[in-house]
Amino acid sequence: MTRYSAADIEAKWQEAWDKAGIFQATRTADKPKYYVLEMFPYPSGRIHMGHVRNYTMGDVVARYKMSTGHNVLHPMGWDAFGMPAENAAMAIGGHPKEWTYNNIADMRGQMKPLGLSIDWSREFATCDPEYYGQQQALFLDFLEKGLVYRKNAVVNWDPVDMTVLANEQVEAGRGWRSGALVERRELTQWFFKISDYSDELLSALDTLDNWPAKVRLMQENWIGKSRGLQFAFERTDGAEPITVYTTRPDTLNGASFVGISPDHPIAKAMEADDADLAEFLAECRKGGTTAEAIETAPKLGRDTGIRVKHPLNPDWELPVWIANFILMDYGTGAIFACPAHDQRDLDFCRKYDLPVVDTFFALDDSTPVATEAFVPPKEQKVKWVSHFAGLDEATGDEAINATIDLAEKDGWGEGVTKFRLRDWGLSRQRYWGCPIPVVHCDACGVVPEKKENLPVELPDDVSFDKPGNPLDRHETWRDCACPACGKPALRETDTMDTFVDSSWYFARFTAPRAETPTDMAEAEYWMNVDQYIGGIEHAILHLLYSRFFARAMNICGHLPDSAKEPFDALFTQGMVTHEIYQTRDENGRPVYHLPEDVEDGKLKATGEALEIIPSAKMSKSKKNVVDPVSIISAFGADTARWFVLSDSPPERDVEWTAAGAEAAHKHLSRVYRVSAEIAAMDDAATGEDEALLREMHKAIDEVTKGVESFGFNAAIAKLYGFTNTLAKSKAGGAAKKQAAKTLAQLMSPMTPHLSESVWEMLGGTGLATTAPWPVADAAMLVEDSVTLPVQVNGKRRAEISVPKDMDKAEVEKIALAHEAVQRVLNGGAPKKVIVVPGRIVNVVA
RNA sequence: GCGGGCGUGGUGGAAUGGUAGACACAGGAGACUUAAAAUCUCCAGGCCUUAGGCCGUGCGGGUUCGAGUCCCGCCGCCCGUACCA
Repeated sequence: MTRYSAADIEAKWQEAWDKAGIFQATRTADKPKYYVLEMFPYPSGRIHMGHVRNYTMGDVVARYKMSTGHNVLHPMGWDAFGMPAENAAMAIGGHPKEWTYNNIADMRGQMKPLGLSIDWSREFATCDPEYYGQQQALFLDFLEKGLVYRKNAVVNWDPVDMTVLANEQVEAGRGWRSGALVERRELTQWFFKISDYSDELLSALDTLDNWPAKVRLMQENWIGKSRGLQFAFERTDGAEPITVYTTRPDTLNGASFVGISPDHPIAKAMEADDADLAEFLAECRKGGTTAEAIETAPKLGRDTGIRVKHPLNPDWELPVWIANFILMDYGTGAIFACPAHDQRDLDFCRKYDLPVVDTFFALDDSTPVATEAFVPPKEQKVKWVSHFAGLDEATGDEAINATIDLAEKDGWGEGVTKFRLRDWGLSRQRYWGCPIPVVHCDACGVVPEKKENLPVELPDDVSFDKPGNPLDRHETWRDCACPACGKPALRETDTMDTFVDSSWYFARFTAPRAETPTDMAEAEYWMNVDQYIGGIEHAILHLLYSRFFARAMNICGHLPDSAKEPFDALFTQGMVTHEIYQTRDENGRPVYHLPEDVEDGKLKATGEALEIIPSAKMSKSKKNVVDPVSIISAFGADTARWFVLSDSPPERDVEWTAAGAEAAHKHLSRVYRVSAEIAAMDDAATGEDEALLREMHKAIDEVTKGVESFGFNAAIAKLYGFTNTLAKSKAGGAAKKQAAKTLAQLMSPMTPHLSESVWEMLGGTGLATTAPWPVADAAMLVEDSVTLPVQVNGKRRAEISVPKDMDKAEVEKIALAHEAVQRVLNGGAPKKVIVVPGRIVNVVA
């Protein structure tokens, strides 16, 4: 008998599948389609266990759907633009393009041995001119429909390197290379008008039944629809009033000051002839652009000297302060502060000694606010100190509505709905991205490039020896003729955010070689993605941008109406985590090391001791990645696939450990060995046949349910159990062969190569991969008797075995008669007996 | 700071409000073997002296006949926070 040799059988079966062409997605009328997609990878150069886990899950779904009679589309591509390629060019020389395509070739080579059921004929990379040229066409269509525009927005500015930094390149407020204190600076940039769709993107979340509730909730909060009051404060100096937006107008009687953002036009106007104030604003603009940096920065404020009148009491004057925690992007960039009921306002008022006035108290506690603001939920009833609408006890919601009504009636304000969602800034001051296809002409202004001139290709002759965008320095590329008037003009040198690339690749997969962005007939057949699988880290941005893009593409005629929500079902897998190994360089900055370079907490090469940082998401920058290639060469792809599915529920994070791989391999060897033994048996029946076949049908039932519900780990646990049953069963050859063939089929989505070999040795017809999925016989799942636990006061005291449909009174009698129950009752009569049929008996003593 | 999630043996984890720890890993004992590997069988949450009992799902409360599961308040960790992908 031959032993299980993954290396031999995996190559053999991959060749057989290839030859049969079974993974090519084809449109036929006789079968329903199924589109399964895993979020495509960034080509870092090495696949890691997170990829293996992600693609194996998708592969299980794809293979299962194939064997249940679907035309399956299961494509793969590369999210190939982005910063790491430029960083590599700067660090080690070479060209981003070469680096990226080499990485893609390497990763494809590492991925293919996994035996995934991918239609490789549809592969593309987002950095292929054929792809990004179509993306430029989309941009021009969006521009025509008014979905793209330009405005100013702040970026991280490194004043030493004189360059824009990504948030990731800002560490503790300093540029990662120069170490200079980062400032916020305004640039004119391109924006997608995603805010046009705020309300629709919000309300359509309700239709996404097969998305995780947590993702829908996160998107809902991100879009952040709020109803509030917008009104203006009259200035005592008669200048233009200051318009504010507030979601808590009911607390207007607790107003302490009016606050404006450091980026507010009033602040900017004053800056010009007030050096002192200019210095203060420069201080406010220090640090990065992230919400976190802004909101956790120490509170800074300055009195502008401007005074405004309270809208409800003209004699009540409020000071106008500039405060660094007020965002220009949200609302009107100006607020009124009510410190008693907002922690940020309170912290600010305590720091600058501004008044704190309570406007309401809890029903049972009238302690004035000291250091903690009183912020009850808006549904909670509170006791009002004084409310201008005459309220005494009312909820926040009631008070807000009353205030808006009052303001509208008296004409000093109006109720407005606002969204937290901002327009999507897509401009990047970088080389390795999709060029924005417009030209700047002195005479004509901003002019779109003509579609026949697409793609606007990136030039290859660039250098990365200086900071900043090489396109800015590339004169022969930058200088061009205006598409409108033909005079000399300048090409836009900003490229697109890489989120643009990933916002429509799923649509492109339906017709990857089309000479328009999509092919309607193909899109209509294959869209939507029936099952999308990816990391929870994409819960908001990528998925929201893709939902916007699907709508925008629909408006431009690139997707059908039915594809406005492009992902029917979403599954967010947990991340693969790993410890981080770090040393420090001479400046005390962290240097990271790959797990394969580490042994016993020391660097293999030098023996230097390492700091071990607890598990975090595997990331290229932290180097805490594990190489699946060594697992595959040692044990085979099936072992790797089996292991990543078996040890952890798919939605949860999994900590990679090498320990389990060997056990998985042992089990697969056992399946192979047991199957070979069974193949050699004669077919005589025994009295054990039925028991085995009953177990087989239970396995079919449970594994099918597991695969359909992403309960892969549970399905695998059942397969372990069924393998044990099969190995120990005294059933005859015919029954055991049937059971073993079924086992092979049930394992096939997870361990396709092993399953083909088992299928073959047991005389299965054709390929196991294309054989119809087994169906459980309901009659074989029914049990005659059932074991019930008996509890007394919620503690288990006994177990009884009764016929499945015995009536409650009879069950109760048997339970009470049990010796252990009698002992606990100690002669007393039970107060109550609860019988849950088929489940449990609970005696209340 | 804000939004979302998670927390169960030595380890990964299982459990429609109904027997907590399935299935594995690591560990222990045994069989086979000259020996080893491989394979097979059995044990295994903690505590108490056994029959048996008590405790036990991050911590503190609550709802329920019954809570890992639902509610309230904490603690810890993870993800996102709009220029990482």
